[in-house]
Amino acid sequence: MARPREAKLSREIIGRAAIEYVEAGNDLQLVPLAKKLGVRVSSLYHHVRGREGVIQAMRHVLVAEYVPDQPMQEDGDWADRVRREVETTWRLYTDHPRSLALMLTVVIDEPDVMRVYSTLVDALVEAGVPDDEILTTVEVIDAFTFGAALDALSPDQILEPEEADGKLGELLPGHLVGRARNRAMFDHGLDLLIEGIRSRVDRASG
Amino acid sequence: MARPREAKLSREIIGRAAIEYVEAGNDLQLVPLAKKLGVRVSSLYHHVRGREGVIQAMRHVLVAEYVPDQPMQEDGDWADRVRREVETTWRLYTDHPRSLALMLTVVIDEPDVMRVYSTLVDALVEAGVPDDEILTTVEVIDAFTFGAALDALSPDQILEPEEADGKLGELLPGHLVGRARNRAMFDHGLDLLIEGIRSRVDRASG
DNA sequence: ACCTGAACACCGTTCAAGT
DNA sequence: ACCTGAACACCGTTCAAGT
Repeated sequence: MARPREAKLSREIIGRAAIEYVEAGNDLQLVPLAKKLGVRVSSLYHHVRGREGVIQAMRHVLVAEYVPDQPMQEDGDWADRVRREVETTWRLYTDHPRSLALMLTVVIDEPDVMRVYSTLVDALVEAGVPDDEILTTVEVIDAFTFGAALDALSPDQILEPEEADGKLGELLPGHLVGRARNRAMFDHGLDLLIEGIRSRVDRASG
Repeated sequence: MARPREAKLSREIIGRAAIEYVEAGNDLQLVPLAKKLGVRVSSLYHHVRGREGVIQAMRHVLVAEYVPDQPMQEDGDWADRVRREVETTWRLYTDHPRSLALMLTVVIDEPDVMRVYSTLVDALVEAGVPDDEILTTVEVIDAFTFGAALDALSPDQILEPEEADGKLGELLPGHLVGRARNRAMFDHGLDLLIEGIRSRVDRASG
């Protein structure tokens, strides 16, 4: 039974299993992962380049699942389109925060961000952002989305209400917590960025 | 020579050595770290709780070095104060991007962000941000700074200019790269956020 | 209190052997 | 082509022993 008639593994199977395993709260370790797959560790190496390859497989699976190949529908104004596009990335991230943290440690080999960037560029052109600010603005949106998603990883009580004084101490007790806090923060940040872009364009054009 | 007259190690010494070691491009491994310190691995455990403790010591050292205990000078308008405060955090992050990525993996035990948050809260009060938006706005600024700093970790050519078409393909060749790109992105993002905050407050107050 | 050295369980990776 | 099993170098952690 050294070689089964049908392969028990594939890059996709390994990637998906790793995502499940990691999001369940486990560290990514190949021995237990292989066990979960009903296979020995060494088998993984026929499909994936070691531990790093597993992480890339995870990314591959998530992108295939979340990021559509075709451009999205183009209705609505530029701000709507930005929101819709970023929402996709946001979902990918926040549905798999622990996988996201892992992906941070490996070099990305697939330039799949291309379509996402392209959509954002087109939306910003429509918004009237000057050429020499467009890519930088796209990067800003990207960085914020990323940072906001990672924020979901940090434990809730970074700030102990008891130790805070002044206005901060006054505001902390009534503040949102958990996923709701994280989501509200993301929405508000996107609002501020869009508002900032709009205001900047308005001022420049008169 | 089992116990030297003066201790060869301390939490600070270990933390500082680990930062140097990691920022030099190495993975954080205790055996080589101990060697660098002229000591056996097991000695580290007298000062720090294992590998995770080393990472916390790294954070401790960096915060002590970068984040002042006392509030910063209060001159300038609220936007200036926000910029000044965030610049400190930004420096801490971007001067040590690889340490930053490591810190992401451990739970922070010290609530040292308190003072930073407090300063930002006060600045936003002055800006006229309504109470129920203040903390969320602070979190937005924090998340963006964090995401922007991590952006420095990703390799420069995520997007191959050759494969891009349309406006994106037109803009890519002339775009900044490396640290300059990262810094320009951070500055622009902060501009947009501040502009967004200002515009939002103006609209609400009439 | 602090450093050592040996011991432990476990990890990722390689590779010849089997179908 | 794909799974196995053994072997390898190495890792983090623990702990009794030494000063």
